Amino acid sequence: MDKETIEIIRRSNLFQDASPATLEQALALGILRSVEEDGFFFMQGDPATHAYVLVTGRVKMVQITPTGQQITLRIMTPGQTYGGIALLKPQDGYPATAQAAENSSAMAWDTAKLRTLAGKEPSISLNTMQLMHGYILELQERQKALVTERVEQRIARILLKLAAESGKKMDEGVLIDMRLTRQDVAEMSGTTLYTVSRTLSEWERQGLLKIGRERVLIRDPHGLVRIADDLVK
Amino acid sequence: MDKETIEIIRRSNLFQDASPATLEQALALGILRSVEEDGFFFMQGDPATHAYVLVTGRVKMVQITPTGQQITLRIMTPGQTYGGIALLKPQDGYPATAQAAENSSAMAWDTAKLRTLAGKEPSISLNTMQLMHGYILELQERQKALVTERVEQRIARILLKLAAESGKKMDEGVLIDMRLTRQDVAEMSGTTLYTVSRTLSEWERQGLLKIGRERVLIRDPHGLVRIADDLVK
DNA sequence: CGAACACTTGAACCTAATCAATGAGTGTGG
DNA sequence: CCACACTCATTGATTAGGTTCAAGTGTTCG
Repeated sequence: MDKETIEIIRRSNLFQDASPATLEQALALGILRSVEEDGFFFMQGDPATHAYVLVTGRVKMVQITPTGQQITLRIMTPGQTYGGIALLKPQDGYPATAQAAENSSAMAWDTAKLRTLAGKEPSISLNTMQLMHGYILELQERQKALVTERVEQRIARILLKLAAESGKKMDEGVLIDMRLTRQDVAEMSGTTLYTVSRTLSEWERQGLLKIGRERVLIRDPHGLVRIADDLVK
Repeated sequence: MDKETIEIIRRSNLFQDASPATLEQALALGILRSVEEDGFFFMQGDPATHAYVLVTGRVKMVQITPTGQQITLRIMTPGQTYGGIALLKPQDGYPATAQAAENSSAMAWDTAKLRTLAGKEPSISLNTMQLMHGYILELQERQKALVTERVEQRIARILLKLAAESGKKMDEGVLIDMRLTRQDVAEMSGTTLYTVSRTLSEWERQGLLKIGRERVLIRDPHGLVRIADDLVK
């Protein structure tokens, strides 16, 4: 296993407090799984057999409605954990689908191994709870946004969040460093690709950002914050 | 402490798997707190010092936006746990406000006592995780509803959920056994009290329910399910 | 009895969804 | 290397669903 990978696991939000011994064991027990773009780590409803820590790439957690409509719950970046429910209730299905947004690889542990690890390293259970708690806050926040904010604000927020997680500083501003279609942004902000397209175009006209195919570069983060906080218009 | 109370704690989703000894200790360590209608158990942002199990009454978990708009996250019924975050991260504030929807009483444990109990009874930590997980599912479900469903469907879903939790079988149908204003329903379904009023009136005209001041009686639950699932119109 | 609160209903307005048509960029195979 | 196909994106026109505002009715309670 290469150094890069080990380092990511060591600093992951699941194992960050584990002892070196536990970490070594974790690395030995885990298996590395690669999934190419648009492939799935697991689908909503599958028995929750494994927990994953993303090593490379980007993974979308999505839900699909009976009518086929998709909503994107979150986008995972390397070092983040998903499918952690496997520790808790393997018999239950995963509550969402994990789809690779680009070629991705993740370390996976099955329920039994995970429990072995958690047995000797309490921080793993604790971290899992922290993750769940953080996720709850995020969902509450999102719910508040969906109910009380206009689409424009929600799109601004999503862009700022993506910039914070996957942003890359450039001369002209902050580039969101991943392939990102208008449809993706729409699914994250709870709107349609048309509205996203119009909104981004308008913002480009105002000089807030530069847009391209599957690319967004934020030139004026401060301006976006003002929109997100509804200080304009 | 009266028998009623003990029974509720024993069957609560926090202590349901605890040994009789632990339960007894829990009852000894906990303090009973009463809050009258519209009062608060805690406010969003307060340091999370206590976890509660509701004994009598109804408690709303609400969030308030900077503009003063309220959204209701959930309504707790006796036996349910709230403020469980106290076990995990007391230094953090509560993520939402707990307000009594009617005169209510709840058993409370501070962080230290909670940890003592959790130390000797692992099921408590496990149950906390289950609670968090269940809540995550609920929030995801709600988010999906907010993004993909029309207001009518969401109102129908809320009524059905309330009926399931607080419903009381009557001759003419199922009565939602709590004071419930149009505003309350609006805050839960992410709409306005006007839309709720119009919608309920229309449903009464169709004979699906009977409405009164702070009262809803569902005469045709099946009909509501059909609306919630978008099988009509 | 009066005040506060809950609720209803009409009318105007507006945001964002939907539909439709077209354009631009990317990748692939002959 | 170019042509074709495909995916992604833009933009205009229309419409629907729901919000907002305003006015007024009914109900409860001190």
